[in-house]
Amino acid sequence: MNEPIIRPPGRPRSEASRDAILDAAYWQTIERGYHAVTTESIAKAAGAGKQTLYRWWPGKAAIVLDALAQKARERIDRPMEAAIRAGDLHAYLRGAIAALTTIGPALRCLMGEAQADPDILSSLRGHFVEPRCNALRLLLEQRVTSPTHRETLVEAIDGAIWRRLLLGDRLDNAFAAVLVESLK
Amino acid sequence: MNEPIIRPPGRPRSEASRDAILDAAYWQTIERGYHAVTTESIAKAAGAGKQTLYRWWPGKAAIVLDALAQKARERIDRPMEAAIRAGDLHAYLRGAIAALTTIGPALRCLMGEAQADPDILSSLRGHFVEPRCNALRLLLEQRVTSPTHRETLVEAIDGAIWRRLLLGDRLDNAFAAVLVESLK
Amino acid sequence: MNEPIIRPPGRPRSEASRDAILDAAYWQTIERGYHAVTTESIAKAAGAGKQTLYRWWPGKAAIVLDALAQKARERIDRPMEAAIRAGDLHAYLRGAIAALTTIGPALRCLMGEAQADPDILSSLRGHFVEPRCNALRLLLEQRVTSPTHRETLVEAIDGAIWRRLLLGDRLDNAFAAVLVESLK
Amino acid sequence: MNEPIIRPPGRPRSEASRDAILDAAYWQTIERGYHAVTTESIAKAAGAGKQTLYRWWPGKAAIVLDALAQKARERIDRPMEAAIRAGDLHAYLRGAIAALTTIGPALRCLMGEAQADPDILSSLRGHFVEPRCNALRLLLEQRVTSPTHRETLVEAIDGAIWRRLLLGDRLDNAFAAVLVESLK
DNA sequence: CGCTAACCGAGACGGTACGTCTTGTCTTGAG
DNA sequence: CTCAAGACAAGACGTACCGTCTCGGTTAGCG
Repeated sequence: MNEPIIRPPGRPRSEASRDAILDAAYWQTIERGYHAVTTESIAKAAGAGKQTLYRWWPGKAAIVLDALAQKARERIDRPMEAAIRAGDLHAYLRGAIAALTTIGPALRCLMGEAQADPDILSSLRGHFVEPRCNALRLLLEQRVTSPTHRETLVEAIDGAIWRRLLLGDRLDNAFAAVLVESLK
Repeated sequence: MNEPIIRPPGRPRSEASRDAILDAAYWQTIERGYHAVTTESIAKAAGAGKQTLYRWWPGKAAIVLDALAQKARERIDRPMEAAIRAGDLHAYLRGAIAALTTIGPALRCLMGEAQADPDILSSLRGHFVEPRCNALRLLLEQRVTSPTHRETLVEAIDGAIWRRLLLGDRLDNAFAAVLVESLK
Repeated sequence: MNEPIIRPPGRPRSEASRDAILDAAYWQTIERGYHAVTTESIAKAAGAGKQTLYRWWPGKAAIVLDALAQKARERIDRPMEAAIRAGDLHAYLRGAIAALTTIGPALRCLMGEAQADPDILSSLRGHFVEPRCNALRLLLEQRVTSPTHRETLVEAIDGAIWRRLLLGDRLDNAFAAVLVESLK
Repeated sequence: MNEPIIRPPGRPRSEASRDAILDAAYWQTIERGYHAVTTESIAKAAGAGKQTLYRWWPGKAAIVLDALAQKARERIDRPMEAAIRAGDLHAYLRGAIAALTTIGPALRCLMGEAQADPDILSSLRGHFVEPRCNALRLLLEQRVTSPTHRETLVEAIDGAIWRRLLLGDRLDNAFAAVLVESLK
């Protein structure tokens, strides 16, 4: 029952560095846009060496994706759990849509990177597609009885959101309302 | 009454070069992926000088987008007109979905470029979003009477297609069938 | 009257580590060349931590120089003492020249490092220049009576040897014979 | 009788860039020392792109060597021709020795680089060893009749100069005088 | 015996330079 | 004025090595 956590030899990884890198990556992406962010600028802002980035991530895309995913976990998924437990689809959609306004542009670019890198794609799915689909599936459970129909609805709602995001169309409460309305 | 077509002075633009560039851009994008294509590789393959590319297009993204759009017009929009005139939604969706398998990956990347360049975004909309939406709007005219509901449906169907494309999910006849089924 | 060797507190320096480091530095330098040797590769081969290198030497150049100097003492200076005592200039030159074939390339590199680091330069002088000059001075004592002329001869002979070494020219017995011949 | 100089197609190499690069490389090497010079700092100072350096030279060592060789041709070999034609060994040595004070430290480093790169070594020979040896050979022609003895003397004088250079010893007129004196 | 001090291996860290790659512009002669 | 060819400035990329720092663990003398 005791903890068998044995530390490997050598200097342990610096969590401070990890956090500083992800933080710098997040804010630079939000403020300057994905293309203007550089591995070097991240390293500089984080007070880290460039090699430290490449030791733990395969490249810029992975770092930014990780940074966005962490913030999404903290700020989006956590607060959204209440809406999911309450079964309030409208509230959930409002929240989910609002959350996308900041990270949307970066997600578009990561979609592009994902074409050439399957790891990026699967990470993108795991962090930014499946969580919302799972939530929608849960929230539609009572309203839609047929599983296949429900799945199609999930895809349609999730797809409509992604589409607006990628095309730069308005993502506001009105859009959330329209989506809910169309289900009646 | 004679033809008022006066030629500007100097050597006229070479249509052969234009076609060779678009052709090279198209095939390299399909075969190697957007990121592996470079302005230099396009110029080389087209037997063109790099300056000729930049004389007529603002950059790589615009060239590839133009190349994809041209092929799409030739191979997709043209054959699809029959389905639209016949009002056959199912046939239209089958065709539209099939057409995306080749150019899909490149469109993802262009989505990324579009974040930093509004011209790319509007070109992307004009060539690859609005045509399909217009077709869907027409095809849903009889089935769905409410204009707002119809618009939401268009967004949902178009969004579901984009979503599968961007996530690399299967885009096949079964998916077209599911979409049609869900409208009943 | 007892030994005043007072040990400092703490764990004493490991002679085994010191020897392993110098040995690894020597052989890697001989076999791969100075530039291909890394502080990390030395540490690895010696089964030592990198900090142990930097605790006792100021950097890579100093380690390699130390390693070469130690081997030179063991294999060159010691056996050469016989020739010096016997006053046999020809035998001494043959031995001195033969000894350079292995460590020559590394000495060239250390010459480069010495530009930026005076400590390296003075160490280089002390280990690889002055011993030979002292020996030559001794061996020329009877042949050349004028001290200034003798000094110039020492510089000329030592310089000719260094020159061939640095230029990668042949350093063989014929060269030793030519040098002796020119003194008659 | 007409000039058959046909230009290859494309933009010709910019002599301005070439000169600016060599100039920047020369002065930075003299003022900061070889190790402190960077391909990037050369490019920056020359107003050139880094790729332009690597298009025409294989690396930093080759650039610096070329820069030093060019200056040596301009400032050393040219003015020295008078002394050679006049057969004035003493004047030649004074000039040759004076010229080394500036570029000496850099040559030491290039000697080090030459270990790993035969091209650098042969370039070093061609620009900085053979010219002086040829001059010495010429100047000793009358004084020393035996060809083998003359060759040994050339090596000894050249070697003594190199030796002082590499060891950072004084290279002044007194040294030139001593060398001449020892030949009598 | 425990305590303190300096050592040891391992390996992550910040930093710097390298050489490659791509973009978009500029400069030739030819058409 | 356009075209092919290709050199140019700019600057991001990912790699390699350097010398430092941080762990857990070891080995001595001293109390």
